[in-house]
Amino acid sequence: MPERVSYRATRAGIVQIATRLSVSPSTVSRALRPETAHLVRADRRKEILDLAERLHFSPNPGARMLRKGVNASLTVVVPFDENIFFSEFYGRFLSGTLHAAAARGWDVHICTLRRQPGSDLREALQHLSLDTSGLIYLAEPLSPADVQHLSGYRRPLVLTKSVLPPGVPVKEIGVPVVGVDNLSGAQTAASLLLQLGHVRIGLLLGPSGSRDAQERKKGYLDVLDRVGARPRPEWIIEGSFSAETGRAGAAALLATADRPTALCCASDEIAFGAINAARAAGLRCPEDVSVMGFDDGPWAAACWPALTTVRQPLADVAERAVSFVVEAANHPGSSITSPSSDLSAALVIRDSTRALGSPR
Amino acid sequence: MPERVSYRATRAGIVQIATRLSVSPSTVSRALRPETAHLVRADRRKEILDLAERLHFSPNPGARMLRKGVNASLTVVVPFDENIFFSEFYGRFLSGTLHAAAARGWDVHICTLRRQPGSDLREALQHLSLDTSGLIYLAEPLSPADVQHLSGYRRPLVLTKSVLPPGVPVKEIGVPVVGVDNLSGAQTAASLLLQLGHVRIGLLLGPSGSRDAQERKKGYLDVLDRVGARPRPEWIIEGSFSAETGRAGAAALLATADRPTALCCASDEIAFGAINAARAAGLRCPEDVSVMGFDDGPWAAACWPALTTVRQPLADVAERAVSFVVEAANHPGSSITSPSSDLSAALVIRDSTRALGSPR
DNA sequence: AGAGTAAATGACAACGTTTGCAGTGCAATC
DNA sequence: GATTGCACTGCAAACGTTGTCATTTACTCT
Repeated sequence: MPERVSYRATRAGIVQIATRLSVSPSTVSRALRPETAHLVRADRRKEILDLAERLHFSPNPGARMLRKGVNASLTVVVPFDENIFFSEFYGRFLSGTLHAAAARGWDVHICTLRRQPGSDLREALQHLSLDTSGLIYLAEPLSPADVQHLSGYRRPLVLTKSVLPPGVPVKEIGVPVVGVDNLSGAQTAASLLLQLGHVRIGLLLGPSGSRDAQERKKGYLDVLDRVGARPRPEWIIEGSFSAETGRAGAAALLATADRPTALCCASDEIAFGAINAARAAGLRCPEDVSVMGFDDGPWAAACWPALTTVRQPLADVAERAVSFVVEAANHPGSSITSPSSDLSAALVIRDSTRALGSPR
Repeated sequence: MPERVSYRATRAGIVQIATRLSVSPSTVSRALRPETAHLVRADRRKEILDLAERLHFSPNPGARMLRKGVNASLTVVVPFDENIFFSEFYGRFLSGTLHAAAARGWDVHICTLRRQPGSDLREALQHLSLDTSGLIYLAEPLSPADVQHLSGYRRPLVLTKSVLPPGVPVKEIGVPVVGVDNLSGAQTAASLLLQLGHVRIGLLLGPSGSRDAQERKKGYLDVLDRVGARPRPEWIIEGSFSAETGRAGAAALLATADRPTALCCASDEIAFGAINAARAAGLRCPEDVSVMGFDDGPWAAACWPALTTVRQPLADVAERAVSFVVEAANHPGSSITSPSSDLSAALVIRDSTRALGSPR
């Protein structure tokens, strides 16, 4: 049977406390905040704190915000998508943001942004709750004009590189951009495969509209071209950053007689799908085919075989984004050094890759 | 080279707009909000909206909050843990919360709660940002006294059943509790295995301190006991809700000659670990051993073999929690029917289970 | 043209907290 | 004993927006 609960309409405020103790609201205000607490006589302060505790007093945030002009909070804008945490990217980034913010005593808002199919992004932005001191944006891709518009809100704004369309130079955006050095990460990944003796390498890439995907593709091909190992066109497959892309792509590539001996995947999810497809085709990983991922999410070490992959330092990226927003908000008007260089992505070698032709 | 950016210290307010157009602030306020926009003459309204747009005006949230008394936002309290999104539970719940909140125009804050090893929960709660109209709590386990304290803040509060210690009756908490019917979900799961002919069943469970784990354990054993198929004690293994628990547990159980023919796991992650361990031991799933999960996260369908599992309707649970908070906040003082019954968890049959002794 | 009505606008008082300033007392100093 | 200094407290004015109420303006109808 449903029970019923109700909540007092009015909560205790600073004046209620003041009148009940017959002191002025000023005194209560001073006693309640650590910075000014020394101004109040000790016994009186104790009295006030006790009553506040008993009444579960918490200061009206609106009033405080109005008076002080700032609020220690930032908004993270994520895409409106049922399964955003399926991809580990958002979860890991968000987790990093939470930590970085908590360390500074900041509050984190999350806001979903849905771009209606035919409509303007501007319209979608209307619904953004802008009651925070800064924005970290990792939702829908943004054109330079969109960025222009967003930065017009005059709040500290940080973008993740992933939201910029491929080809737009980061420097010219005029807004801090945080991101990972996909290019050298991908180069390292491809280099390892070459070093292990693989030359017949298939590429399972992300969507062509994604900057991350493009940068990684370029990194892979840079290295492979240099040694004349560019994959034949039908071995270069693009799709979403999902296990399904890996499954379908690997299934197609591994069905032929002269199949690739290694698969270089643009995300861990794709790699997982590829490993499963290989297994379904009766091939073992890494004995029959090596698989390389990209991201190093929590599953990479927990799956089987443990995935060789490129570590995206997303927590560090988030830390950098939060740090900028907090700095900028704390020093309004003054100019802040914006983070501009990418964080490097290191190779993590585990069990899903093996030297070509090496014994079991 | 690092570039530098800066932000205007003061943002345009409603009075700036008013004076520049030589109208009163009241008119601007009315023109700016859809509900009252019809009160101002069309041409003037357009003038105002245009200028506001040009100035990137957005109303001071503090002032608005102070004036209106409410703010359409709620806080989700999650544990302070580097890898919270590794477990799919939080990601899926949060995603559901975001949707439910967005549908109502509400804003979502996220707050991490870290209980210092020896210290009181009260202390940790001090750092909670309470500037929202409601709380959805899914962090550290709460004793009834803790709940008492939390509800003293006189804000709408919803708990997930998982945070209550096993044995505490939901009814007596006096606070709305949302959750999943673990008991019947687990019963259905065990029934399926029996129905497939399995009687030698191993149980890979969650931590004994977790209510979810205890309820699921009870559900499994209820059914197995009824037909005299209670697993021998060494086949009942408890651990964290992680792949490692599944890996280690399955490795131990499957190493013996008279191994179980089916493994019933208390979470998808455990099941994934178990499948990998089976594979490492040279056993195939589902041919040699059936594996049952619990949760039906996004990976359940994407992994290989696709996992038979119990679907936790976390999005619905979140929807229910948000719905309660919003209702309670919108009708302060009045009593709201609190959700009390669990949402049912349905079996999803995929490829990781098979009838005992069935042909390949 | 004047009365009567409806539409549009302005003046003003909240909302709860913080803070500069102007007091009070009270002890210490010359 | 008058004066200075110090510790503490109260007064009152912000902060930016919204809603009530009163007032002005525009319009319709005899």
